[in-house]
Amino acid sequence: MRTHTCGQLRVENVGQEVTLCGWVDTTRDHGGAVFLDLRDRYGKTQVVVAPQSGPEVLELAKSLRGEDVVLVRGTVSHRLEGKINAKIATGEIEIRGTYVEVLNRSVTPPFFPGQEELPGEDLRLKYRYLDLRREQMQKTLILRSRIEKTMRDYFEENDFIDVETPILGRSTPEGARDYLVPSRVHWGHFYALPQSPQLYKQIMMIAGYDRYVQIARCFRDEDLRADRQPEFTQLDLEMSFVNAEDIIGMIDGLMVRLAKEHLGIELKTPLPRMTYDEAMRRFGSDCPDLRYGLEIVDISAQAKKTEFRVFRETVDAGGYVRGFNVNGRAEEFSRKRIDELTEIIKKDFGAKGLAWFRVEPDGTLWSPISKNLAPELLVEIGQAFSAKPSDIIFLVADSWDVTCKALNGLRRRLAAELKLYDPKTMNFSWVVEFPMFDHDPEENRWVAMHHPFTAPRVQDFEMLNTDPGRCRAQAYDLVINGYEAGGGTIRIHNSDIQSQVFGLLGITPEIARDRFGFLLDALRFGAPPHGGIALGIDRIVMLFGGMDNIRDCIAFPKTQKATDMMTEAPGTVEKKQLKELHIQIETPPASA
RNA sequence: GGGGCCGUAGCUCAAUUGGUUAGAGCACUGGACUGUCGAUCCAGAGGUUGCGGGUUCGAGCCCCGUCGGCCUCGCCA
Repeated sequence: MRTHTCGQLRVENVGQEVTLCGWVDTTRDHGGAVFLDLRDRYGKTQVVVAPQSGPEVLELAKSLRGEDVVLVRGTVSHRLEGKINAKIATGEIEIRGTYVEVLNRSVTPPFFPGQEELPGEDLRLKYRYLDLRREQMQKTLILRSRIEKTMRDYFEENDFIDVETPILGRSTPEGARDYLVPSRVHWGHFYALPQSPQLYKQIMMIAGYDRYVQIARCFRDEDLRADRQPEFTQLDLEMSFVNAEDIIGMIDGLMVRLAKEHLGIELKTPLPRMTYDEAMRRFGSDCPDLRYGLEIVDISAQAKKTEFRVFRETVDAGGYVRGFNVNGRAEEFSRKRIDELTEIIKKDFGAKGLAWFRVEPDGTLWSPISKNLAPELLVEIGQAFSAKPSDIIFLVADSWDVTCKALNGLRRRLAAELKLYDPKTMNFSWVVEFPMFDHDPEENRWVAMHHPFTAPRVQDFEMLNTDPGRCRAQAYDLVINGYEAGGGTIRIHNSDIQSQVFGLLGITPEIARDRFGFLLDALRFGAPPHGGIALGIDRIVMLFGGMDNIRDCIAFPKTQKATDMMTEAPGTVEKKQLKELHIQIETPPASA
């Protein structure tokens, strides 16, 4: 139908007869002449329809409205002297329209793709096809496509084999809540959608495909966040005969390539690494944002010496007093603001309170609680934080866990509010040596920090028996700007160690056999040492595109309640369908 | 499941903090105009203030409930 796209024509094309198709972006009707901006995903081109084209063409052009779809034939012409539009790539030319055909009218849309104010997100999601016409959305989806292309090229060049794994799998214990699919053929049985292709890729290693990669859709039936969707996409890979260094090196190479091609920046490798313990100590987070300071300082030792009960009793009870110094920003924290921050960390992280010290012009620390603290101690605290006049120090006295969570939350919030970093900078790093297990106090058992197939560090094998809590894993997370962009581990390839880990996790031999007997079997048939990683593609696109929300880089995302506002999924189904699946719906509790 | 913010014209927002007939810009409809590019000018139409209840002489504004969107804690190996 068309000879060119709407972003293609330049002065070199002047004189050519062309046909363009596209959406009417804007119209400017002068009575005599009508200007149309015709838009497609390649750009915009101005069309002029003048009386010379004949009254019928002119009338038709006058009737056009935004988002009508039209075909225009005409001659590419120079714009008149001084009428060049520098804002668009095709701004030096225009089409003198001789023929206009309406391919399809549009009803008046609830919003226009070109409008300056972004409509509410609910509207954007309901009319996603209009939202996707916006230039920003087009740019993002193109970026996503190109990032995935780079990934595929990179792994192809490195001898990886792209293998598809099933979507209909089986539910496994541990981990996130599964999305379930009822089986029609097997009464009372269910498939589970994959939380990741974890087990399949390990099987591929055992099968001898020593470099596997896949861009895999994954599903987790958990509550949503700005960076979490119920279905999301991972770059999933696995390698045999490797250690953690090999995997990290492979991903370092990928990041260099992605950063160069899509950000125009040169990354230095190896990317910086930090242990989990160091990350928690310095930043209170296993995925610290390293674009700014606000490093946590532990003053438990000093706090232990005071009579001030909040500090003293916390430390005596095995807790910590930790905090960070916001350099030179004391005047930006009113009492009201500090009270608000206190409420936030109380509510969100269960902290008992937020202590603070303002550094006075003479270098002394002032605080509502400073009268409870000996002057020498105040000096020591000031030294611990390298306090200088007009600094403000925030402290949390609580368990290790709460101090980490509260200070991490506070740190991120303040850094964003105080603009302590340039949002355009990108920071890549690794966090390594995660603990093997977390202790679940409610059920008094160990839970896998990563997943139950994670190998402990060789030097920690012994501690599996003696002190599982101190046992570190061969695990590594890729962190970009404070987001977990990916994570992986070296796997257990020895069925004895695997059984031992299952034992610690309270997975009985019966459950293990029932749920992944196939893996235990496979491990006995010559499993090579192997490991891998999965990167969150949605998050990487979000970060590379400078967004703060994963929905903006997914064509058809779900709302926070996991619904699709366009299709209105999930929906009810016919009774007949339920009957075939042997499913009965419980009557919902009273109200509706 | 908990906490917070939001919901007013098709869209983005306002409404002097409880007071007369709920306004503006854009969009839409009609008209004028041959060089605009956020066209301009004139005129017009457009509202169950998400929904339900309550307090009050009087509610867009206050209270309770509910629905929806977003942020967040829990949750997410």
